[in-house]
Amino acid sequence: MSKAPNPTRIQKKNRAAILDAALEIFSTHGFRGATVDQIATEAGLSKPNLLYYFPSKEAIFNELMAGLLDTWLDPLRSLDPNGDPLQEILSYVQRKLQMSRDFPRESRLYANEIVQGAPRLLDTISSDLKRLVEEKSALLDTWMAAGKINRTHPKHLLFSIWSLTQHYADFDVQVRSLMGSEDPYDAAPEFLETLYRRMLTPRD
Amino acid sequence: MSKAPNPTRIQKKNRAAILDAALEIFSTHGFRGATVDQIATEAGLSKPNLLYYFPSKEAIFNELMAGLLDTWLDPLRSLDPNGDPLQEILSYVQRKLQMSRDFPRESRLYANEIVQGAPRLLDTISSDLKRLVEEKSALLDTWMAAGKINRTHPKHLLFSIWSLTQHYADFDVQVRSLMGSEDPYDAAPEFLETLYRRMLTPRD
DNA sequence: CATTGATTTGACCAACTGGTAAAACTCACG
DNA sequence: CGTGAGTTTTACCAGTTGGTCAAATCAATG
Repeated sequence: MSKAPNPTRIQKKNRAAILDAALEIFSTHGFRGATVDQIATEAGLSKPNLLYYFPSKEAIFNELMAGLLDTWLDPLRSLDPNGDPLQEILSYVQRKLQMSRDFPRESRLYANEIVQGAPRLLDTISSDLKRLVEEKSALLDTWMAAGKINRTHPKHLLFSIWSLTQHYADFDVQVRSLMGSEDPYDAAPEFLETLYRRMLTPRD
Repeated sequence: MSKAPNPTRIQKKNRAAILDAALEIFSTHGFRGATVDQIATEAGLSKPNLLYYFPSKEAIFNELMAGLLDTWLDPLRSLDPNGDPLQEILSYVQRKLQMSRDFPRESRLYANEIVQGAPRLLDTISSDLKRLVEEKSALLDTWMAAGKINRTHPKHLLFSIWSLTQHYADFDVQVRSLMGSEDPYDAAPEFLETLYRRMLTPRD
């Protein structure tokens, strides 16, 4: 987007290495806690060499964030108005859980940013994310009105899904420390399936 | 604990101001993101003056953490083996939610630390917290075995409570941004009550 | 294989950060 | 009101950090 339209082989490789290294470092130390030197070393480059590919620390962070949000919201986007309501939500929960398992660094990067007040992300949240949430809340509302799922506050329902699934990535060190040798992801899918099935199955 | 046994009036006031300022700054910027100068300014002191009361940045942080964990785990500790199981859990959830509302900075301070791998807290987690979690998981187990509440994985149940309640403090900026003018805490108590009642009420 | 553009490096800088030392000031108490 | 402990400030330092620049090296094209 900002770099040359014809990236060389080396450019492609190094920019990818830098972004991967930055994801690792930013997600475990936050923006201010991360140093350009750390990222460069992790990427196998010298600091000035890294700054040959990106104009600044903040530029790296922004590019990372832009790429992140897109894939991050994919599961929610694909909530299908034409599918079976309960099944759609249960699948969404499982996909979201799978993302926590597969991309924990992305989850922690996001968590770091939000916990600290989202100084570099608030605009995106209150425009793009808000639009998507409004759309999907409305969908949930129609499902509830039609009696397909139990009536609750749709936004709180979405928050709960995010919270429960991302917890396994964001609080990974605590979860694992408390579960000992047991892998958290062994029981998590069934736990969440049960929880949301009981929560949402219409009754009486 | 480490300071003089007979704190003067000024000492009491300034140490309290420093700890409050530190909570504010650490919880919004993380340990590395916070500067001693920021904390001092927030507390209405000069940097050297602050360092007259605490030997180092890390000492402030540690004192904050020590105080935090104690009150943080109080609600879980008071889960009563002799109470009504479902009511005990529902009360625990509401108490925990109340803490998110009343002490969001404490919650975010903790979140910051865990997300970043708990470098200064892992020992406490895997000793004190682990012991408490083992004890309360066992209690939940007996309640499940006795058919008082629905059978699930007790540790995942605890994680879910932490995750759902702390989410309102830790992701406050996102939650509020998406809820517009509606106060998240208006609907949250009922949402969580419904969720856990449905999840835990024994059936057939 | 030469040359030119792409890449990498070493030396460097200004701003910032955590922390120190000693002088200056303030306050409670006799 | 003087005096000494308690408190605050001024000046400072050494290490770190984000970022620059020119020189050196590398790679692909003709």
